[in-house]
Amino acid sequence: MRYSEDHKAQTHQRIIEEAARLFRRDGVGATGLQPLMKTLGLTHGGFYAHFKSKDELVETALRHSADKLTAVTNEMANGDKPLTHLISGYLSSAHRANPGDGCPLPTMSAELGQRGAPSPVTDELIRDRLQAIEAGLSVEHADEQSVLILSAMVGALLLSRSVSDPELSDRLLKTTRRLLIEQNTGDAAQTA
Amino acid sequence: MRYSEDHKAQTHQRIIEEAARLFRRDGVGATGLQPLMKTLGLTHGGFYAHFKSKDELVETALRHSADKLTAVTNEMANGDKPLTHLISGYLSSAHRANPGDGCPLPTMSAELGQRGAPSPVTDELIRDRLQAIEAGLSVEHADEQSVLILSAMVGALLLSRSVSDPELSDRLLKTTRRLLIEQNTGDAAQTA
DNA sequence: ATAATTAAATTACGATTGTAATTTTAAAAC
DNA sequence: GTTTTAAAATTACAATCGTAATTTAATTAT
Repeated sequence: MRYSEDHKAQTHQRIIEEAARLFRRDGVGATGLQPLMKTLGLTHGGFYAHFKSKDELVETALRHSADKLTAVTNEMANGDKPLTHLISGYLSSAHRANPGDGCPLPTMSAELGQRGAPSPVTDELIRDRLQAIEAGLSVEHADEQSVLILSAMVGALLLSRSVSDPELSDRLLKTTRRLLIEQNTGDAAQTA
Repeated sequence: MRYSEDHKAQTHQRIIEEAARLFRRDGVGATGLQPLMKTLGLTHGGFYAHFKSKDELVETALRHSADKLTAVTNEMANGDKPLTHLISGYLSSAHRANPGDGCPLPTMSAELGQRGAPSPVTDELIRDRLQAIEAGLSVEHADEQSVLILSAMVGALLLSRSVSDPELSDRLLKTTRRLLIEQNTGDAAQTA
């Protein structure tokens, strides 16, 4: 059945957005193409009219996630205390509770490293986030300190999502947030 | 066929060790029970004589990995500069290149957080490693700083394994290692 | 030597996976 | 109003998954 002009483009985009969400929430391997298409009200057969393989969708969805994240960060960059807000938002309960809307690094990068050869898209994503952090730093070796900050953010969020004890989870999230802010900005970390 | 007294116990242990390696190297979901048993020269049918489900094996294998890691760390604790060696070993090229023999946190914790309810075994593992780091710290709020250090170690190793550019991978690994050592010990980081 | 025991092999199950023809069908073009 | 077109549905494929009976066979106990 033929649909209106840009209907295919719209469906294409809907697949990408739903995939980006499910890949981050459940992982790439645990996300089947059939349930994915069913979520969109489509059957899985039509998938290959849009992408030539699941791997291609993974790359596309990852780039989509990266672009959205970068857009949010860029918007923050013009406000006050950009680095404090960057760290605070990343290590927030909201981000912890919604992996499907958040940074793909804690949820997907282990799998991306394990699925055959890693894609350069991961590199781009990491470089972009390093640069965003570096831009908010005013110390001498900002390019080095940004690596430490990103590593700590990704690690803390990952660990805080993997434990069963909510108190331990909070401790991982909030302690890392407070120390990163205190040690890298002149700001005081809010208790929220 | 009946084998010598402790043959079942030996096979049981071999399953655990091979699973612990494969789960860390390839991920839990990507590790099938059939290939796992075949690696040991067994057929997959006999698996359920040893474990009642794959999930039970995951827990057992994770605990096995944790115990071996803790043993290595405890041994280091009596030497000199224990924290420096702990960080240095964790963020080493050898650890990066051999996920199957290393810490399960960077490779498995995302999946563990995604597979239904997280197991308390992850909590134990994280608490143990926090304590090992804290024991090597001599600052005032060692219990808080240890959280930052562990997060950074896990994050840096995870990211360094997921990128395609070896230079970026080295930068993530070595910069985090050097800064963590410089900022948390009185030692100078070796260039190796 | 025979019988009892049991670890592991064999075999089978239904579900799900990624992939791919093939068919349907409704919008666009004439 | 008929024909062309192509997006999505349908259907099918072989492979693999976790799980589970059932059978085989070697060791121990009698």
